[in-house]
Amino acid sequence: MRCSLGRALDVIGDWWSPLIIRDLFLGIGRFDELVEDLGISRNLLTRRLNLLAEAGVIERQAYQLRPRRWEYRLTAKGRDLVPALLALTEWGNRWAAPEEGPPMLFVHTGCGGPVTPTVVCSECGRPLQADEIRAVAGPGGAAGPGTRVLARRLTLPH
Amino acid sequence: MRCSLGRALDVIGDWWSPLIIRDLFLGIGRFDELVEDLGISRNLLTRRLNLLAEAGVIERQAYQLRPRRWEYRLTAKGRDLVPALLALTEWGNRWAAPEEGPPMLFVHTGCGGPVTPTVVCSECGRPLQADEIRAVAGPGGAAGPGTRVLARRLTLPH
DNA sequence: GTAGTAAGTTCAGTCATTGAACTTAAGGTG
DNA sequence: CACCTTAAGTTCAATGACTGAACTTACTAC
Repeated sequence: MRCSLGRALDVIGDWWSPLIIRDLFLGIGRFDELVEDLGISRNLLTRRLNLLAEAGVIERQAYQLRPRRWEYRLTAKGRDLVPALLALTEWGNRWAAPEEGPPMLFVHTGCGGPVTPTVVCSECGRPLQADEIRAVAGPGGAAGPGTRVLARRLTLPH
Repeated sequence: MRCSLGRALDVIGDWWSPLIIRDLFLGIGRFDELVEDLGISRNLLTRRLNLLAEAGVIERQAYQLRPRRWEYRLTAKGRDLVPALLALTEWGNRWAAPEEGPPMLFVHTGCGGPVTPTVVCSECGRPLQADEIRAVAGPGGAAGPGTRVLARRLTLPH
């Protein structure tokens, strides 16, 4: 698929991958811990971990030899995914938090304060809102699955 | 599932929903257009649209009577999801863009400039990085699927 | 009255996911 | 030495989700 959202979803577009990445981010990195924390079935976790490793988002490291025991951790590419997942989490907090309040909060060690992850425009720094954003065709713009109708819309008018 | 990421994924945790929401955001709102643009099968699109509508993320509106024809559009809850999806798209641009460059760019009508969606700390305004964020238990913190191991980690140490 | 369009529904086949049991390679206990 | 335990998987049957193609309905235009 040509669009960058589609390419991101190729990596984390299933139900479990974002949760696996969140758990690795939080320091839960061993196979049985992930099974217990998420309730994912073992064979599926095996496949997901392999796919995420192939995609370069996570890597496997031995934390002990004899017997060899493994731990999974985020790569730079995977760590860079965390802010985007936090933005999604924040949406969940705003629109679908349980009555008691969010089960988890985040602290920014840079400033010491509680974080409300916010997606802003890198140019002007203001929070992004859907109605203030217009899409235009980029350099790699072409029609393909995921942009068949879109390609016509982006190039024709204006 | 108790965590807010899990709750967000309950709504958009499959492969198609984020793409559907992106298309609605870009003005592609009719059934056959969505089928053509995404290449999704018709029966699945029907189900996804119904689920997203049930979740309050999209709504159906007639754009013509006799014969009745429908159009789907984002609700406020759905529009609020767009910045988070843009953050994900931006990750796709950084780590998985095609050689020719990203197929689509965004312009911020507020400042007129090209947008690079960035996730920042709402307190200090600095871009979030995985290694500068610490998780702490929130008011609704309890052990359940998705936080079984986590609950022990968050409350016990420190 | 024949063709076309938009928005679906129906159905057979395939593929993904679940849940439970089993495997492998060690280490520790009596 | 025999037995139990742990971590990290693998294997397998059953169920559920998704795909692709054909069909349906309600209308308009020629």
